Amino acid sequence: MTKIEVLLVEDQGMVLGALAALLNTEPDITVAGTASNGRAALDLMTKKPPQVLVTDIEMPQMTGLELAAVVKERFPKTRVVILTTFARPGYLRRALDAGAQGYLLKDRPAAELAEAIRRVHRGLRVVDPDLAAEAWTADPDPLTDRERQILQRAGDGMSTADVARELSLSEGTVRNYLSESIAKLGVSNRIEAARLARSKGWL
Amino acid sequence: MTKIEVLLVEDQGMVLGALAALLNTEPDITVAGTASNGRAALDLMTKKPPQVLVTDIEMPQMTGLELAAVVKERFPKTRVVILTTFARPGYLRRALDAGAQGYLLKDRPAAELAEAIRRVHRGLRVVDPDLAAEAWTADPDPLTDRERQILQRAGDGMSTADVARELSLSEGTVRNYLSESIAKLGVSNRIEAARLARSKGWL
DNA sequence: CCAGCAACAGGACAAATGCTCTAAGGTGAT
DNA sequence: ATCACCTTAGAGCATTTGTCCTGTTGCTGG
Repeated sequence: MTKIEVLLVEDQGMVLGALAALLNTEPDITVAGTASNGRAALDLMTKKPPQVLVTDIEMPQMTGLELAAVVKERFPKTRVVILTTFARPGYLRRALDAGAQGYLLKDRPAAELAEAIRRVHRGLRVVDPDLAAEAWTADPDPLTDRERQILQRAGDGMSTADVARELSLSEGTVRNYLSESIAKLGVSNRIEAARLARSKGWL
Repeated sequence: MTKIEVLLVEDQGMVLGALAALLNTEPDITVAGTASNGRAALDLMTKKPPQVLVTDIEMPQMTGLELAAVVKERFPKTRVVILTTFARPGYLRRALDAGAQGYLLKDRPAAELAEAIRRVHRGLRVVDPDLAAEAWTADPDPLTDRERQILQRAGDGMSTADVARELSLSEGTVRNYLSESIAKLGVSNRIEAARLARSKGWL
């Protein structure tokens, strides 16, 4: 009997080790490797691509979404499961676009992880049902690239002038974009706009 | 040989299950119970208090810091280890004030958890060394209660008028507090002030 | 080819925000 | 009882932010 080989990617050492221990208690799954960021994961994969890659999203160096995109390109046989804290429709959409077969929340019971890996290994898709339903009805990202860039910086506390300087725009233009973003999101200032956009996974 | 009995508290099901699996691989430790929030943990403890309680901080219903305080009061024999993502001096200080014997970051290698539990069980303290050093030199929270309240709301996007209404203050007063907070934190607007304060664990 | 849209810019105006100052009452410590 | 500090308030002023316009350019789908 051959076990399913899994590569785990997660930046929090404690969680990484714990997930590995969890998966190793499954008779049909083996943790073939672990990495704490996207780059390290890719290095490991060039030596021996695993059958399933389980990755977090928010990590230093390279996010799980970027990693998924590269894996789809260079290791098309490896299935990707995204394992994250964030129930954001925007993330889910980006994950599926990046070629992930699974999207699973850390909120769910531990047993679902092994089950998801088995299903994905069999060629099925696994998406958190609540989140899928939400994503179905969810409004798509109304922001343009420029609006996102500017909102991001404004949400980090940069002033209009700072943003204008960094992006080589006039202050008036920056204010226009912010005003437009605020209107599109139906809120009343840049702070709320940035918070809302982040919570939806648009930034 | 009697094993160390541990109660695990963590709101993310996947992480909770994984940590349990991890600890159960240790010959001298047994997971006597798990809970996904502070209330549930207290219910379990009234039946049979464990020797060591390992808890996350940010959880719904009751935070790990509040839980630690109650445990110190009602179950003084149980040692408490805080296990969290956040390397914030403010949290560490509050944890120690609340009677926790250990403060450990999820960033650290998985092996440190079991080791920390053993040390704490033997009556020693365990604090992440980097964080301890930082906490030692770290500037204390310069904000007053009022300033914190107001900065919190402003950081959530509420306007000066909204805050004034909610706290039954005049707008001028609210602006005074914000101005004072901004000056104390050495930043240039309310957004940066709220971000900085949050990152230090002051909000 | 043209309509539609994103990107960019600037002006004018209103509203919100931030700064500085003054001033009062309360509390806790020395 | 004096000092230090928090809370509250208001006024005046400069700056920043947000809104509403008009307008140009360039790209893309039909």
